[in-house]
Amino acid sequence: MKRNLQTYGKISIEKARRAQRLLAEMVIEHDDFKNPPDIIGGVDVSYLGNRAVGVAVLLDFRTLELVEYATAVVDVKFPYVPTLLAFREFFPMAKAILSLKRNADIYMIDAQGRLHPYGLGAACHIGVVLDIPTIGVAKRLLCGTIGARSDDVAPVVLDDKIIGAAVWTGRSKKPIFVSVGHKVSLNTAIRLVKQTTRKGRKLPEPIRLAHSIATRYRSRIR
DNA sequence: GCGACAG
DNA sequence: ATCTTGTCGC
Repeated sequence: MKRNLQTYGKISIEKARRAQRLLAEMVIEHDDFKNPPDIIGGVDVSYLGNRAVGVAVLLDFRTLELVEYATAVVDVKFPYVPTLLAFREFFPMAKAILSLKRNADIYMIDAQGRLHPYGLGAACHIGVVLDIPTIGVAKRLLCGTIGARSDDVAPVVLDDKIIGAAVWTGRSKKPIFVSVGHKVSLNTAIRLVKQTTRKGRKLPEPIRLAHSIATRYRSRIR
């Protein structure tokens, strides 16, 4: 894992797009991590006014039990702009991940991965910059069209290309959206999401716990 | 120009 | 994301 980070400073939409185009070419879409993983991570961000609370959790892949978690409070410096989420959440997420005592073999990020108009959702962005395997897990669709559903999965297509998948979990009528973040294939990503989603739940444990802790941590800093 | 739009 | 009341179901 790369532990020397750089500051983006003030960045224009134009520069952000340029960065996305360059980083998008660096995304690795085949499995390149310990599979099956021993430890699987989850990352999420919550907000308290102008501060972001990043949370990274580590779970035992076999038992889905929490083994460690880290938090990071950061001042928000970038507005929420659809397709540019990474520029807002990179630091809180990265600082939380880098604060962990150990690393996960792969991390689920509460954001889109390749399922993004420029092929670089925040999950890919974090994965490429920190050089860690990541999976994008989102609750809503950002772009693309949901194709033919087969069992509990349907491809999400954009410009005749499969950029992610809609996955129906729990008894929710609405699916969650899974896509490649970095160093993982779409099929493996889908499988890992299913394997870490407890019976009846809509979200995989890594994401659910990270979200839960992020929300609870807010009352601790206000 | 219009509508859509992760967290 | 966050702000919010009640409500349905296990």
